[in-house]
Amino acid sequence: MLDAGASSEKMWVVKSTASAGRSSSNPDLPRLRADLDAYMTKRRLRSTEQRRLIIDTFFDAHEHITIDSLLKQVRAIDSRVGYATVYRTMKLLADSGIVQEHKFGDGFTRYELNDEDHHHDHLICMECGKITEFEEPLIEELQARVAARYDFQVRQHKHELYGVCSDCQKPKKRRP
Amino acid sequence: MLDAGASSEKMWVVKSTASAGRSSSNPDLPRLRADLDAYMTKRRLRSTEQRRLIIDTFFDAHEHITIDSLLKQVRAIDSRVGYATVYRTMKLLADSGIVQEHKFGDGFTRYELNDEDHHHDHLICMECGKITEFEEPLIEELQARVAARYDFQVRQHKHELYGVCSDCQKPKKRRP
DNA sequence: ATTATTGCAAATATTTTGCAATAAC
DNA sequence: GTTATTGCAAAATATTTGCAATAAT
Repeated sequence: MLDAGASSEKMWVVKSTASAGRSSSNPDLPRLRADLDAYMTKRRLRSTEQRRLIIDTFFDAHEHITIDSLLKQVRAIDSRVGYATVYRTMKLLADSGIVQEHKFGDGFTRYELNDEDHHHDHLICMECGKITEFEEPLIEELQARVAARYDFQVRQHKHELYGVCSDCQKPKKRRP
Repeated sequence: MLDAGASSEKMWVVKSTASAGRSSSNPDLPRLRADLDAYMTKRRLRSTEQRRLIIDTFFDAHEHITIDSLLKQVRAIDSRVGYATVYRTMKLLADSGIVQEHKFGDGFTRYELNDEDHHHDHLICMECGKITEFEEPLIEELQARVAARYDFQVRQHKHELYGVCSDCQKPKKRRP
């Protein structure tokens, strides 16, 4: 259940995300859907009602969504969808490469679109659970240099900063 | 069980570590043990035979050790030690701050000494499981700058590169 | 007609916990 | 003597899987 790498204290809960609603305006959606179609056709995977529903729901949902949240949204439309199907569908998306799986340490796997052009990493607030994305090309550059130094071929990486976000550093407002 | 952040393909197994045996020559050991003693005294935690055995074994073992491996070594000396005790003891070490927990994606939590002066991150080979440590102060610096940019107080971080190590890139040798 | 997919329940696998017995202080 | 700790078994928890039924090709 723990996954932050250092402390083993009671884990905070990731409650929200900084990019809620972003995906619905993501200009790469059509391309990603086309990639997915190609992947499914190539592998002779079938387009079922459940998959279409789960995938549509995921594409409309905010990033960093969990299986639980996704299943709830899916079941609001078709209550008979099993959670194994959601797991299997998200795995399919991950295998196709259009989705990334993240484990930010609250015990739930989160999913987001894999935007290869604009790679980003994450700041995770241990107080409120907010997830903020950051891009820092210089870090990527140095990282590549480190890998080269060890003659290591990087296939994926994880760079996550855990701490306290700006909002949570402020003293709590008292109700007047 | 998966934890690498992107693919959901069958997970590699982390088999070994680049720093095997290092800890026994780690010059910071006495300081870390003193820190631990102070922590335990302050919290009125008791020095039991089991804890002493587990802690001694851990300090002598290679870094990135798993609970399983640690328990096996401990039981070679005292076969009656329960695994819950090992879990609880490692949690104690993590809470005290002298140990860091890592999840590199093979389903096992790994433990290493938390060397605050020489912070390092990890390269994890997805083929052979080798874990290599690297230090890159410039990345730490940029990371601090990113955090400052978002007014984010970093408490811990994770920077892991997953890929193929130098050895595993070479074609496999055929037996003559 | 063939074969992928679904949904359910059961299985997995790691870590945690309740509790009575034991040992450290 | 009090209270932390242990060891065991059972629980908790997220994810995976076997399988018969169903649906897509």
